[in-house]
Amino acid sequence: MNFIVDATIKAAKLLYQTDITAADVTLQQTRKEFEGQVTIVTFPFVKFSRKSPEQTGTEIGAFIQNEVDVVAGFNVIKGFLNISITDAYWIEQLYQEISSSSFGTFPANGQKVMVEYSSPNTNKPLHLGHIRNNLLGYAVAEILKANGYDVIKANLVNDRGIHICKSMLAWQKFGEGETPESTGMKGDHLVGKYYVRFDRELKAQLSPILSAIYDKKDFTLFNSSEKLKLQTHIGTITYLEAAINKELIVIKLLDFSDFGSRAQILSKSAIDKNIPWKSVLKCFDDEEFENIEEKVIDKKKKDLQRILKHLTDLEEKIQKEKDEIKDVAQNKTQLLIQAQQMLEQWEAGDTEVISLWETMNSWVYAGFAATYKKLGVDFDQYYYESKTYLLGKDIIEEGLAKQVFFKKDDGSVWIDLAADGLDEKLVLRSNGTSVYITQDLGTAQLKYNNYSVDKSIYVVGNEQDYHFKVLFLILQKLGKSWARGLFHLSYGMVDLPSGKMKSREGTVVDADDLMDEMEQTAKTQTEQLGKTADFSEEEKQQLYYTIGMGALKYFLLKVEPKKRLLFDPNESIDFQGHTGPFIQYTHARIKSVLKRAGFNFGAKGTDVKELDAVERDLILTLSQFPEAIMQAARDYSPAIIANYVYDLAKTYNKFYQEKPILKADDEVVKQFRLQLSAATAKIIAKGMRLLGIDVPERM
RNA sequence: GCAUUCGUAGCUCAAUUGGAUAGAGCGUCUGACUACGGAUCAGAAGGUUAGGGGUUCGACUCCCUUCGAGUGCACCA
Repeated sequence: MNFIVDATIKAAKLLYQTDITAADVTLQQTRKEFEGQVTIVTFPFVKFSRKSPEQTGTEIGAFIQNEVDVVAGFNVIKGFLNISITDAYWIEQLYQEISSSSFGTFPANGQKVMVEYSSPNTNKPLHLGHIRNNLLGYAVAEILKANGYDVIKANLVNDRGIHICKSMLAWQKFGEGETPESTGMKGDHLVGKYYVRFDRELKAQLSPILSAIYDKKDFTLFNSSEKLKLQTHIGTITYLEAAINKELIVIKLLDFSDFGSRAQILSKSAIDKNIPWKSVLKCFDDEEFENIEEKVIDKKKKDLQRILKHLTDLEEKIQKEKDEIKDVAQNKTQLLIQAQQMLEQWEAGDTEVISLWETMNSWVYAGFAATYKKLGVDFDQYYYESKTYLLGKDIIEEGLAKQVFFKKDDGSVWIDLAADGLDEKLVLRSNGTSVYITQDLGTAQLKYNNYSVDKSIYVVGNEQDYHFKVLFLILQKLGKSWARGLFHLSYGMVDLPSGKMKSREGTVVDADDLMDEMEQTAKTQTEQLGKTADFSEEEKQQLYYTIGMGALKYFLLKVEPKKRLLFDPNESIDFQGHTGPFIQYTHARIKSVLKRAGFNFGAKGTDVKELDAVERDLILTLSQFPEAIMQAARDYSPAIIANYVYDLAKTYNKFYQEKPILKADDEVVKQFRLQLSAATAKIIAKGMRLLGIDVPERM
């Protein structure tokens, strides 16, 4: 629609002697209830036209109609100038632009971009959170490719550290030589099993230490600074408990009967400290509230929450203190000491440890490879943290020389980001070893050295927002020219109704399990519809996989990345409505019609002169595909593509329902509608491919 | 406590980046030629965009503030 913008600029110059740029012209699609396809917002022009928005719109409209021959007419409603483009133009668009094979892919722009995603730890299998990460990363890479970038997909594997040592140690102690072969388990699951085992054993070793601290006030295991720390935390807990007791005096006088009989019982047991106050809030789940209006319950809930807020806050603070104590105490367990030793041995290059590490990692990699394959994602470049964790020290030297960093008396190196609203941040330990951010500084440099990329995208969860903010800021302060091209694609966590997923506690939705379940659901649904009678067994399996993964992928990608996602394992992912299978179905149906017609794509030329509203809408929607691709790349948001494709499928279905294709009265009209259908199927397939979703020919 | 993200129909999500009467799906209710493929289509009901202020021709969108939810604030990674 550039010609409309150009004409508007010309209109401003000739009618009002004012120079404006393309950015000053707000173009949007005309709302369905008005006539026309393109709308110019005229309010901004009033300043220099010195006329009412309506009059300005009328004048510009008349000018544009006169200037551009494909403009058939216009109308002005309030400050909105709606322009109608001729049907001939839209038909031309369909045949020339939309149907061309290059539609929706931009020519190479000469820029390189690296997309780092997945980045798993090698001590446990992938879960739903990783799936979101992988799909986002893959889709963003595909979208950038379509925009003309040269894309490198990278995976920074976190293959070293205390977490792997935990799995290794547990396997060594309790594994009895189990292997993926001997157990028939996928390697990553086997290693994950021992990670969970470690945690269980650790808890067992921890409890006598904790009881020594709490019950006997026995600190013999700890050195003086640890002892001081523990005593401080215990002091705080005592203080918080006193605060609770004080609060209880008031609470005891309250009558909870307002909130039902369940609340009375629960509050009594909370007063006796048998249950936490937090669980008193669950009293509304009781059946006595079944017949009461939700609004009333909501109000009561809020009232109760307010009354108990002090207590629940205090409880939370106590929990935090206890966690701190646990952290200190844990370091005295035999298991954790051994795991630490193992890490040191690894760093020292101990052959036995290294060999165990290599073996267990190889199990995990085989498992990951299977999961990645099923998920349909891949990588061009692997980085391993075991190789990069020592990087970054030369950057520290560079920073010190440039006086971006400073050294404290104990030898540790810091950067002061107070001027940027952040804190002081450690970049090198006093013993000269790297911290997390040191490695990341080094790895960023390495990536640039390897590929001289113009942009580098990190697909990492939003819990690391602060880390990346600091990382990028440091690189900018060091004067790295490429630091401007760094971007943290931060996405929200995937939560379960019960809260956060924690692999140690077993509250995770496993990636492999979930994919299998989706396939199974697809099978059940398809069999119910009974449309696959003539499919071979292999075709069926392929179809269930395509549909199941389509549902899952679409479900995760249609939501804006930064929003957190709630996944309820008890509610299966839909196959109807705003879903992947809906779009896949639309594609399959078009293919079926085309096949019946024996349609030959690319056969040119018809004499259709006029379009019906639904046909025009469809061409209009199709023509917006490149814009959606650009926008998706600019915002790094596959959700834009997902919503566009849905909109397209929906628009097509409306057309399909209203207009006969094979039974069209006229052969010319029939050919035209076939062309329109074929173009739609192609764009749907292309759009879905950008999301990593395949569309079946039949389903 | 400080920082940061989010809050839109009962539920899950949109809203062309500051534009018109805030749109879809699920769920509920009502319809669609003996299906060009019904995993579809048409219609109804459902909203004080968490509350309050401000900026302006115009605010879901920007600013301030209150409330609520998440996350981060280690010489861990």
